[in-house]
Amino acid sequence: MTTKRRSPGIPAEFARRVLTVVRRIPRGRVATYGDVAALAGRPRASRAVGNIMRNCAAPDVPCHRVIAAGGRLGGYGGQEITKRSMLAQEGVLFHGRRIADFRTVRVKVPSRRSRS
DNA sequence: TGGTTGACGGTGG
DNA sequence: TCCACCGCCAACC
Repeated sequence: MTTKRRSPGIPAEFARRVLTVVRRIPRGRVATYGDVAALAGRPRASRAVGNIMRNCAAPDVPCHRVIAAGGRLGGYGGQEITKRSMLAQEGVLFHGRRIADFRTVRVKVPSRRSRS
């Protein structure tokens, strides 16, 4: 099992939240590590999200829908071309190494500044 | 217990 | 537009 958490009962739950958030990303959409982190409750834990994604041992988690900021592919298990292809199959258009309509396919994240 | 790593984010040059 | 530096957070050794 990949359940080798060092801190039982602590932020280990954060990892679970991250996986849940990623799992909620609809097909044809993408989210940045920062977005996932924010949705998980830690808008500054983008790096931690990357580490969790690295573990990404759950087939239910479309880790390929998680990209870096600016619409860049970011990293992946090996070739970014793979990640790009998977997204392309979902309808995500690319413009070179970046997503063409990044702002369109990006999941909506409630900004704490956007308060009526 | 403490330090290093890493699929990042943002700013500056 | 691209590269480099610094900052933040969780997991691993």
